[in-house]
Amino acid sequence: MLQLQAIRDHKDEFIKALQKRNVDGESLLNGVLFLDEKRRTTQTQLDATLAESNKLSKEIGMLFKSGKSQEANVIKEKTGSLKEESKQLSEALNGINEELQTLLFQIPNVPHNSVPSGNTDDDNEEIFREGDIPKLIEKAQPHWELAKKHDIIDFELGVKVTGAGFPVYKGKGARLQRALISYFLDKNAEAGYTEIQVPHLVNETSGFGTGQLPDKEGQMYHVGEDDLYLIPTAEVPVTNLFRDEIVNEKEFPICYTAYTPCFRREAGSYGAHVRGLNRLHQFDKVEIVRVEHPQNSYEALDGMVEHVKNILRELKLPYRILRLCGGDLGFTAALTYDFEVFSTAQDRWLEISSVSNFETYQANRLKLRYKDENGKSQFAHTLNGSSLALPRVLAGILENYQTADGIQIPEVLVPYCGFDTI
RNA sequence: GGAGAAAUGGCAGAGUGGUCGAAUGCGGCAGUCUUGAAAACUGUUGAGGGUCACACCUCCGGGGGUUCGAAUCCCUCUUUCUCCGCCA
Repeated sequence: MLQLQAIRDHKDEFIKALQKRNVDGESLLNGVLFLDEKRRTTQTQLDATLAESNKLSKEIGMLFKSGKSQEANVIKEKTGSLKEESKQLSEALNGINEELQTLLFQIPNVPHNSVPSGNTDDDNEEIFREGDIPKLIEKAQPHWELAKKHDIIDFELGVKVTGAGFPVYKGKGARLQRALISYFLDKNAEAGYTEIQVPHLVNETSGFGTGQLPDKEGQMYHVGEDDLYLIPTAEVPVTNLFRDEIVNEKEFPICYTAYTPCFRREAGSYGAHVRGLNRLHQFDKVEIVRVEHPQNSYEALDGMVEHVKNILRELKLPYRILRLCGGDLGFTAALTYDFEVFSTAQDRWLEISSVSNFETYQANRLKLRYKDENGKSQFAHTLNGSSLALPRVLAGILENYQTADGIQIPEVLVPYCGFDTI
């Protein structure tokens, strides 16, 4: 959520930046400013009424104490109209606040200066590419064929137990999953991220805190009976740890890493692009989350990008980094870098990580603050990234590492797996 | 799941209808003393709105009610604790 003060101060810049998302910032922000103005005048009127009525109440109290109950009763009669007035004003104020809130929830984050304008993922800007695309054997297969051949992932079995998009990993496949999780967590811990385990269901307030609600309501599984949501990413529970907190400036940088399964309804997805591991309803991911001082957040973002690069280098997977264009940028992000691994057998790039700076957008919703040097509360910056999402990494490994003698395991994973070939 | 008790500032903990945003202690911050630190002493220290700055307003788990006036009384929800039941 954008800050009112920031909108007041930077309206024109914001409108221009929002154009990169093809969002009509002008009418939205003008609407906000109009309501904000209305809110303040109403609030002022209400405050004055309450002040008057507080004053009278105190007088009544004193009069009763000194035994002048008759005079007290005279004043008492005056309070009736004040009460009525304040009731009306506070109802009006509540209405305005609700309207303002609803409007603010509709406005996405303001893109960072470096974000290119554009509508679709075709307009994303490739900023980096590394790793050799392997020359595959004659009869190279996509990962879903390989998974079947080696009996390491059973998609049909998942369909029987749950439905499409819930695969069952078997034998070496399951072990490789576990190896990847451990390896990623170890790498993140090594880089200074504290490992934590968090709930896989969150309440509605948490959904609002990180911005999944109300924007992506339909993308999350909802447990109606208990009004809880299955997490679409560890970002939600981990970032919400800091909801309603005022952290000490000295604690920065705050760095956490967590492994969780992620649940996404993926309503509307279909076709060849969702085959195999490409798009699932349940998948595993190791996430990194940072809470930063606003001055350092972009440096931190760069650090996270370097960190993910290192992991992909160690895995020896060919990858590229994209800077997302305005149209492809998530609702809450100011700047996002996507990592994609080249899946040779499918001849396409697969997104395996998304690293973003949310600036104060989430912090404002979360009321996540720190004290600046003047002792004033300021919103912190939040960031997160996948480090990494498992299924497509697995797809990349299976496809790129296939040989005539089976699938090789990347060297760094062998100690975690206990085998070097599938 | 059943019965009872409770929820107050970073923490502990007073406060049962009026001047209480709230005693006191701990912690934090600043200072005195000290070569430095500790101890001791002094001061300061919740959040949000509003204002150029004050004034002023709101907040004592959430929501609603009674009252001129609510941390305090009533209703309701949530959470925690104790006992019982069940259980990985």
